[in-house]
Amino acid sequence: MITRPPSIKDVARLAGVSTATVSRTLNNLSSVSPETRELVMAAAGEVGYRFNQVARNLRRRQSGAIAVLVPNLGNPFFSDILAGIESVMTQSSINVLVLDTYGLSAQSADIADYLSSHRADGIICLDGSLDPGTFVTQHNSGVLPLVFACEWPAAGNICSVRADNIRGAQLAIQHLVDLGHTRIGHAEGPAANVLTIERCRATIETLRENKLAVEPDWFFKGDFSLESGAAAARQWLAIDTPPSAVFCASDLMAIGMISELNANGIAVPDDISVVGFDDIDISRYFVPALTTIRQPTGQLGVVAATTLLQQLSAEGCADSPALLDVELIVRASTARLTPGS
Amino acid sequence: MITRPPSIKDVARLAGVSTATVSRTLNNLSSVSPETRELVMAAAGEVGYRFNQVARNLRRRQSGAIAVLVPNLGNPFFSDILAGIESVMTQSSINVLVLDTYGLSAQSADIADYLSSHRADGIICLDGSLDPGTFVTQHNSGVLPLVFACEWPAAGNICSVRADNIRGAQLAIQHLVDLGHTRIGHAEGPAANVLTIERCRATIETLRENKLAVEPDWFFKGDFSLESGAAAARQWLAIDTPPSAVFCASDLMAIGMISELNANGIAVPDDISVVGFDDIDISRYFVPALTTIRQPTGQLGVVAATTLLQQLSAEGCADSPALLDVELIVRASTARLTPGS
DNA sequence: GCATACTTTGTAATCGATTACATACGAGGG
DNA sequence: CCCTCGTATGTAATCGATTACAAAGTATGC
Repeated sequence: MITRPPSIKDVARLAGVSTATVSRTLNNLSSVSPETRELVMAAAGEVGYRFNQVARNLRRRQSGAIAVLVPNLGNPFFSDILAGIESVMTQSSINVLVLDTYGLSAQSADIADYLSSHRADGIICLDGSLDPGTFVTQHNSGVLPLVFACEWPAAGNICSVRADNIRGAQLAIQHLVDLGHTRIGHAEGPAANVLTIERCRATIETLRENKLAVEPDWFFKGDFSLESGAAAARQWLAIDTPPSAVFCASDLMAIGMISELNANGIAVPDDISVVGFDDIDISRYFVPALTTIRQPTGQLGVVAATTLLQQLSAEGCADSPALLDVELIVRASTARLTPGS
Repeated sequence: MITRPPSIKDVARLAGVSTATVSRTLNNLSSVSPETRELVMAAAGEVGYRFNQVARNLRRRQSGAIAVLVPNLGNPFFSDILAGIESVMTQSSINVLVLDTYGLSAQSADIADYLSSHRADGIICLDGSLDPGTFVTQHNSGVLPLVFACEWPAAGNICSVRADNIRGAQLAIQHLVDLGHTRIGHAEGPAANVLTIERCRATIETLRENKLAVEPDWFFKGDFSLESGAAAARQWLAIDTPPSAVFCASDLMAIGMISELNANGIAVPDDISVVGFDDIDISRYFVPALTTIRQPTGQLGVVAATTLLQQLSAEGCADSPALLDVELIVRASTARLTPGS
């Protein structure tokens, strides 16, 4: 026998009060007498009352959810951030919707369509390649509260939470310099990406500050992926005077690169030093354990979520992006330059 | 100036028809004349009408979302499955809610609370340790449509989608046997986990079929994590006559184990062969590249999502669990047993 | 004793869609 | 010409909560 689930009305009837009183009781508004409160709570328990979020959301003109746009869910780096976001939002009883922008990036109209139908009250975007204009709803050119995390769009003054990429690159390069390396290369992320741009720029600047050569041949194009790291290794192998150290824009690239170098008889760190970026879980277990720049991944998610919550409660957004600290983690993939190599 | 977003009423007024007609047009019901349809569409375009999912959901007594319970979002294995689920659900315009059960497992009342307030129309659970009873709503003891993916609860006849774990373990062990190994161990997953139980049982059976010893000391307790793999390595090092090959219940464990062995001067596969399970992205780039059992991760998500969609459209659920094929991927972490070792 | 203020509760409108039912109109059959 | 039926559309109830406003009752001050 299927009956409909009990509503606030059923509770009201049983308790002998109005639905308004029930609602007030359930929402802990002060103007309910203790006796009535007790009555209502008892009645609610008796009928097995369960809250209906959908109805509340309609009345409040909200959706009770935020959407997280992830470039690639399969990437552990992103899912770590997602975990951070989720932990905060669940505490606030806000639903977290995930959207993988992997296939969609091209036609961001899909995303706009999806979000414009009042599905989410706010957005956290981990995909810096998305145009913030995508999120402008057609009505009043109003925008949904929006926070970029990790990546951010190059143009405009958008609320964002990021790791200190500049400093990360500086730490990486300076570490290699301190080890005596003078021929230092860089395996870059995807071309249009802001992270790529920042890390690349900081790499070049730090090299210059140390009066070291910035050799175009030593800069390898990539896209943060394992495979692009392997590709960088193949390019490295083809160079006459290759760099003795390479700073990779992601741990995955570093792993891909080391793996491919190994397959070709080049040993890390004996023949070449490699630094990664991110400090994903696996890095400390890789062989050799990766020297890398640690990003506070989960923290990025937590801060992004907190920032979005502030925006949702109409407190607006700070002008300057939140910048989280990074840290150099020295392990076994880098070594002092030996005369032999 | 903030005005409310245009509703179906505004469209109706502009088009000079009733809201019922607008609704029928927008939902592509047949009983609308072509002229009216055109009128309505034009009006909708003009006012910049955007659908309100919340209102529709209230009327239809649904939430338009499904929830995915993930034991640990940070684990790339799970987020791959999540990606598969997401791709299917987005096509059906259904929201995907993620819930990390990491901290919650203990008090599953939290989860029940969260879901009982009409937030989701169905559930995909990747956490086999959750009691399906958790999802019983108090009303009519009705349950939300529920599909377990990857893991599943040991008891009861629950709809689930799984990889063929038995066969996976058989393939792994047989591979080691074929390489001449006779002392074979197993690094297990978490104790209560069904995957642990299945893989462990199939391991033992396959060893017996090959008339090989099943030595308790060669079975290492773990929990699928990198660290537990490293712990297994330390145990291995302490054994007088250690196994010459170990089948690890996950790639992460295999990586953790190889890493720790390496740190202690034991070479893989020269001194010991190691097989993993899952074939996560990194496995082929690890040094040495992992021999492993490939699970169709994304496919697991896709099938689980499709199954849930069937349940949602009231087609019920097949009795027997969907079983997806696994595959042995031979790489460099296993080798023929040499007389020396 | 009466006016004022405050507390507690009820009535009913509202959020924005869907849909059962009613109505109007035109076509076709006898 | 009238009756029946089908098509296109409108009217209004409904989903389940929230909340503005009103009303009733109680306490306080003079």
